[in-house]
Amino acid sequence: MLIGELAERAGTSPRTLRYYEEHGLIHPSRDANGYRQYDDGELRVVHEIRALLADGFGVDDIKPFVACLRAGNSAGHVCPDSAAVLRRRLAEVDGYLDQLTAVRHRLQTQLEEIKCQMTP
Amino acid sequence: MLIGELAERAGTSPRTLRYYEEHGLIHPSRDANGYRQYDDGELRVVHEIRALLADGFGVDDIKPFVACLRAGNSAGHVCPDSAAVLRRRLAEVDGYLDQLTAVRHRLQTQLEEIKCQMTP
DNA sequence: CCTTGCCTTGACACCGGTGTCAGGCCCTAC
DNA sequence: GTAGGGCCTGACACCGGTGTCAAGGCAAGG
Repeated sequence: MLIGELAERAGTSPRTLRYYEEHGLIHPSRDANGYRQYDDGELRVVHEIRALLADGFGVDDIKPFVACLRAGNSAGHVCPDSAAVLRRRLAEVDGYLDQLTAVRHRLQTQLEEIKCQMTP
Repeated sequence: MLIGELAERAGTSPRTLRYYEEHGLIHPSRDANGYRQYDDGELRVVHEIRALLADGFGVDDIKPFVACLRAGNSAGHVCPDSAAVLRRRLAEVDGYLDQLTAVRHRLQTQLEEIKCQMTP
């Protein structure tokens, strides 16, 4: 499978797949041409990468998940290294939730102040 | 008051104050030197700007708040234009909260799957 | 006069995943 | 042979608030 076909099947672009490779997430072989050659298993890997990116992981965070999948596991998160990243990210998300909640509270308070002024 | 003094009093840097000016948030007068000259009221404005930035507003969002303050109001958010921005930002924050909550849920689920595997 | 320290403008760097373009090679079909 | 489409590498743009550096003007004190 060439890069264009994999990109289309994964719902992304060749540019993006080259970026993943540049950051050590996928390692396609090369045809005599120099063209990248992907086997079918890579489609699953790319889907895992994109799911994790959509959840806010960075490319470096994703490496253990990909390694876990390549090691034959049924899912990328069932390995200790992946679990460590999951816990770190969970704590990070909780921090963001706290911050956003505080912001939301301040916004709400200011909006209520305005309403009170409208009916003094 | 020169830029360095205002920066120190506001807990920020001259670079940052010049950036605010470049984006139309403050309009200092100039000495014969060409040096920016700020009056004391600008300290309050800069504090308002920094509070709003810390809550995730962009510089363009902040303009109505500054205008509201300059118009003599006791707070930057008691004007219709400011209120509209507040409501927009509140909706945005709610969207982020929903996304983060969904992510958090997925992370939690994956972590629980791992625990189950550890005691099968 | 010289140093020191503040000010001025202008510009690049950062972050991170992706779009997009340039210039060029490879292969197939006509 | 040539037109078209896929591939290759390399590079810049984006976003937005801030740090940081360069090169130079201005003021005060030795």
